[in-house]
Amino acid sequence: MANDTKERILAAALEMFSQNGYAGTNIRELSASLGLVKSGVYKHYESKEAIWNALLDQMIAYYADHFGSADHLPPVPDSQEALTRLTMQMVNITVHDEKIIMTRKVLTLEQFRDDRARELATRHFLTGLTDMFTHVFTGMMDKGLLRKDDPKMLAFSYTTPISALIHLCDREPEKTEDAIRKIEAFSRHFLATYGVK
Amino acid sequence: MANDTKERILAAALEMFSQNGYAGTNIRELSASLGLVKSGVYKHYESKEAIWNALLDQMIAYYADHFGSADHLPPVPDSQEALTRLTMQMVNITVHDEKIIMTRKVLTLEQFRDDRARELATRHFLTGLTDMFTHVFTGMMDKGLLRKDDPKMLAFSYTTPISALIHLCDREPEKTEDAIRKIEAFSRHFLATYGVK
DNA sequence: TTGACAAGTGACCTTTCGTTCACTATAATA
DNA sequence: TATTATAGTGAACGAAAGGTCACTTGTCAA
Repeated sequence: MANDTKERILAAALEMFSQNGYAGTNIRELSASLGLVKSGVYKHYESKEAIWNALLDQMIAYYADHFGSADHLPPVPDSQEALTRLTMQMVNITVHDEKIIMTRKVLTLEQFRDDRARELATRHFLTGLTDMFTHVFTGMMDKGLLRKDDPKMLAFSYTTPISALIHLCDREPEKTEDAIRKIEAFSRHFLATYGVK
Repeated sequence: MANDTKERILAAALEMFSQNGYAGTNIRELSASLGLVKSGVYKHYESKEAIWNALLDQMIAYYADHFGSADHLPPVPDSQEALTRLTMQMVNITVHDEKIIMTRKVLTLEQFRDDRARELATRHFLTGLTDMFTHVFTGMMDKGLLRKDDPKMLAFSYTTPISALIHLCDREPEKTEDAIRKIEAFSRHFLATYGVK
């Protein structure tokens, strides 16, 4: 029953850091949100910074587990419609899962202060998605679904606009539905341009 | 000679807020960076929050002055090469001008906390650029330089990848030159796709 | 049953924060 | 010249921050 608290602290930290940033978060509030008193937290982590580092460790490990290796690459869609389906499925998870949202916000807020956050932010927001869709597009070109072109460039052109709208959802959650529709429209437009008829 | 300090405080605030965020900035350091003592700042602003609000006022006014009206729309390029030139010129300013960089960073750091920062961030990072290039692309389609297509969708597809690389420059300045090259490559690829030969 | 240990408490410490205020120096105004 | 407003100083204040510590409680192994 004990070690559970250690993880609950990290969950609370993710929530508070994502809302108020590292500097804007204090241990009193964090503890209170768990029904403990300040000093209780220090039984599990030796400092605020230790909590931060443990949270980052967890985020980095989570990313490695879920997106790190080639095992986790999505299946290559076997139709143009399937690319849009795959995209919308990923987008729907990413803009509705509270934990993923909070992770993005934390990386956004701390990317200039912490080197590991900086690095993870770049992977999370840019290179990870590009790499994943480079694989997807390479496969689709092989299947003759996509015009022959530089798959890396296409992946970059495909993922960054989607990423921009995901950031919009984080910033203005009330625009989420609208953003999702725009992503779908963009996906179809992309296929109208690069898809093989 | 007096009122000058008021503006110097804002400049210092922009610098510190962009590095450490609002919560991570303290008045002592801010004053010291101007060669004053803490209480001197309070002769010009009644609180830390007042400094923040004045800075946002300035940022909003600056944005309105420089990008707000139709007067400031760029000229429609009269060749495909001219679009790339226009793009690179804008990009070079935006990733090398310290004040613009700091403005973006502040908006990035405070977008979840302050409603006006939230709003300006969306305009700055997304809608402003899209609107501007919607105009550019509409004009280029009229001139027969660009394939007839939805100019808003093209503007969105063109500006958001560039924006993603600008954010990368803010996060990892040592990658700036590389990012600039990628933007140019992207611009040419975009024209290879949508340009009329 | 006892001992040991992990988890949590509450009082306390030090530092730093934002802010105030009585005061000084300076430069413009009447 | 006398006055007054402005810019800046330095000491002080209360609140809030991160962190420590002696102590209690509950659980499990010996």
